[in-house]
Amino acid sequence: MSKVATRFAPSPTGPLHIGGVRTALFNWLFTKSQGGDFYLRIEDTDKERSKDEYKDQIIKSLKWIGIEYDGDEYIQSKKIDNHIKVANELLKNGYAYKCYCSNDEIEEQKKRAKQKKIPYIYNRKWRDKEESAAPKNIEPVIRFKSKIEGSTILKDLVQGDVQIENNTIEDFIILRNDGSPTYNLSAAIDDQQMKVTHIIRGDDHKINTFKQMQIYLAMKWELPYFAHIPLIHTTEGKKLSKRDKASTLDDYSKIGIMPEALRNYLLRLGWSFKDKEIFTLDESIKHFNLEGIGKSPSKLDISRILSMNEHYIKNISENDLFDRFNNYCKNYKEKIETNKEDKIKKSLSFLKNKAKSLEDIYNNSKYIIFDEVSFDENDLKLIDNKAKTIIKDFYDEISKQEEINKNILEPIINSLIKKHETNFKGVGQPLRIALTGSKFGPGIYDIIISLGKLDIEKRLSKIVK
RNA sequence: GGUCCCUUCGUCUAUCGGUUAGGACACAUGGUUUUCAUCCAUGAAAGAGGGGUUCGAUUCCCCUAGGGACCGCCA
Repeated sequence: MSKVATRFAPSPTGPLHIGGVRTALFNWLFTKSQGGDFYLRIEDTDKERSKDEYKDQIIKSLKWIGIEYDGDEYIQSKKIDNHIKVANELLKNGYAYKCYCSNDEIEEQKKRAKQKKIPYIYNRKWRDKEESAAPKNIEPVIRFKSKIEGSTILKDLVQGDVQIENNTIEDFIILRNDGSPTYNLSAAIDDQQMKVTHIIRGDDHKINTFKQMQIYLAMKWELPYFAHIPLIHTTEGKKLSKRDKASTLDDYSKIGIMPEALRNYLLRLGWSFKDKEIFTLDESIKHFNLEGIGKSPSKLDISRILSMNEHYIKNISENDLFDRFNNYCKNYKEKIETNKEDKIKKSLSFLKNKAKSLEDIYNNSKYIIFDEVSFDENDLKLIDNKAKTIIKDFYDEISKQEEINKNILEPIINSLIKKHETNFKGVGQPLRIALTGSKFGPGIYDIIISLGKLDIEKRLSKIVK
């Protein structure tokens, strides 16, 4: 077979969710590992439901996670003339036929099948009928003349050999009565036109494959390889759908998940390479293969995503992390003032140690980002009179200092503990609340040093009055 | 209901006939730490059930159970 080519073919009828992204990722990784081409095909033949905003969202999502497609995106609706041409050719060669059943007639059959609890399958009424028997007032649909005898084996690269009786595949419609092509026709033709060698997609398409294979065969085209990957399930064990919460990339981006973390997580969801958990981009490309894909569906686990994210937060450079964080704040929170940038940058070394997400960093650095500290009622109660005198003493000591560093701070704190006959918490907690408005956060030394003398005096003076 | 697929710790998974069934996340406990964390150590935690095949099955086969996907003039 020629140069490897794969494609990701979403329909722009809703936002791309994380399951689709994984499918795209697997296609892309496989292609890159084979030195092939990866294409994006927008399947927008459903005029009613296809929206440009979804197309844009799909492209944006792929870009965000670092998947690049070769060439321009292939817009399926621009190719329907060709699809119709092929349909007519199939018709001419006896692989398809016109079906004059009315909608009502079909609906009636479906209803009856449901009542009798037998599977509905189109009864092939017009398969061998003479054209002359056609009613005048009905625009026909074109159906593919599906095989009735025998069985077909799909040699699936993930699922192994899947055998199905041919008569379970109905004479599916390839051209609607308005003359427009349907999915199975368009997809098969475009895959062939684009010279796609490996079709890697969700296993919800498995039955479609048997239909599309027949089109390939009827047109005497060389069959591509197929690989059907198991779907991602929600925690409840159901197929991930566009309606699910936390399913789009933006849902993850806005809680501060970084693209490489999600990419790494998605890679390991349903695919493995020995015991390896962390994959750089190059390693993913190097090691990815179809053999490593499992056959059972896997569930989404947010705590693993978070922990993967934590790993990347701790392992990328602080400059890089700052840029991400800066961007994150701009997009989803409060833009960081230029004069705060340096303080944040310097504080990243300790901020990142307690963060699983960029949002965590944001929450822990609010005391730097905002000049005004907002207090929680209950926290404020913890600053009693004794605490106030401690803060006052601390304030006085700080005022005497030229600059503040750990060497200066340590003896001050220690002497306060001694003087007030308390422990570290007795000093640290009120100070923390006074300076940040929160009981939690970075170490108190880190807070004090990162704030600097001026800010400390400003904040403490409000408490001490 | 029909067709097809799946089934190892709670979760993601390793194992390609012989392992004390391994790792990661989460969880629990202890240590470090000045809160919360980080970090370190330790622990609990799995082959759905039943039959075969085999000297030996998590691994191969069958049945049962459970779960999932598909069953559109959607893609």
